[in-house]
Amino acid sequence: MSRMSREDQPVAEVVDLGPLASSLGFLFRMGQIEVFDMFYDTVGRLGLKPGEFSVLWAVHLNPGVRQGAVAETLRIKPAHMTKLIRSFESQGLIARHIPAEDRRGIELRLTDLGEAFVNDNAQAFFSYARQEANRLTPEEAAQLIALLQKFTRLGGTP
Amino acid sequence: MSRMSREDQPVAEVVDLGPLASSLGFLFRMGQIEVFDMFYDTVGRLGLKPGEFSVLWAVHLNPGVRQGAVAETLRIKPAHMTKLIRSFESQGLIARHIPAEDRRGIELRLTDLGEAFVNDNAQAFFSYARQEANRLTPEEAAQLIALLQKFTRLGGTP
DNA sequence: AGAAATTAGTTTACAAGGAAACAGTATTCT
DNA sequence: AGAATACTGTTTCCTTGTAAACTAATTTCT
Repeated sequence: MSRMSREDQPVAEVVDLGPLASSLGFLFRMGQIEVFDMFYDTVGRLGLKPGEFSVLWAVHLNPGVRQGAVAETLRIKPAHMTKLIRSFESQGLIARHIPAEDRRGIELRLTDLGEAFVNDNAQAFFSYARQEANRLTPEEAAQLIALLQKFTRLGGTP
Repeated sequence: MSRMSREDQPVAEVVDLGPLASSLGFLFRMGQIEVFDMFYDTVGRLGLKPGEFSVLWAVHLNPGVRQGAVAETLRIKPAHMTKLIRSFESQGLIARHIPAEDRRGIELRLTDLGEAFVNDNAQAFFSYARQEANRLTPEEAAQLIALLQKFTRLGGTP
């Protein structure tokens, strides 16, 4: 019989990580993987990927936004953004519009279909967030979010 | 003149993110990107990638560990782990050894070259971690690390 | 002992994301 | 006006990481 952790994972061997286990970068990575797993167990089954949904969400909240602005805010690289937007366009979720004043930029809007999709899924998308923090007390979760916002400079109106 | 933030980035347009900016998954992603940028500005120039170094580090601290155990701990998928280890082997940094008792597993050890590499770079690798947290007070940084460890279950001897 | 199941790692085939070079549009500067 | 510069998005190629099917070794179950 191999050792089992109480919950799920077989723990074959304990691997000591030393100071790595206190390194911010490593912990962010682990946290993200953890959240991603939870996300998949709950919401992700049917075509709702975090990165993609966040783009739709940003366009939903900022109709007419230029695609570069979304990319910069979500820190998606332009090359990747082009692919995402083109894909959304071909799925009929986003409409691209080149304004006459400045034909370089591209204004983005959700189509009716896109709006419907976001409205249908926003609830589920954001509710997994509560689930995911159940290893922390509500106070700890709030504190963690506040610290992350400060670190990433995404604080509410600083 | 387009609007500039005081520091570096041109802020063409403010994109409202609503509750997304308070979502753990999103914040982890942003945090990781942020750390990665800092890492690159300081250490990453010469062939020191976070993921790869963390594997070498884990083997360094746990000589003879099986490759699957490292993969599980660092949450690297087996397929990817195979590639990483093979690459390290071909670079002469890691030696693989198949023990006679169980010829399925593979024990990993750093070669002398691998040990030298880790010893040469560990200092730099872990010191960027202090740098990266300079948006937070030392207390906040410690608190953030503690919360992340609790969330990811990597807490020190729980 | 021999079949079935489990474990560990590998291979293949692909998706996600990024860097660098590029193309079209607008602005600036003589 | 025309040349040089800056801005915005796209294309091409490459790296990183994953899923699923596979091979080999070991354990379990009759």
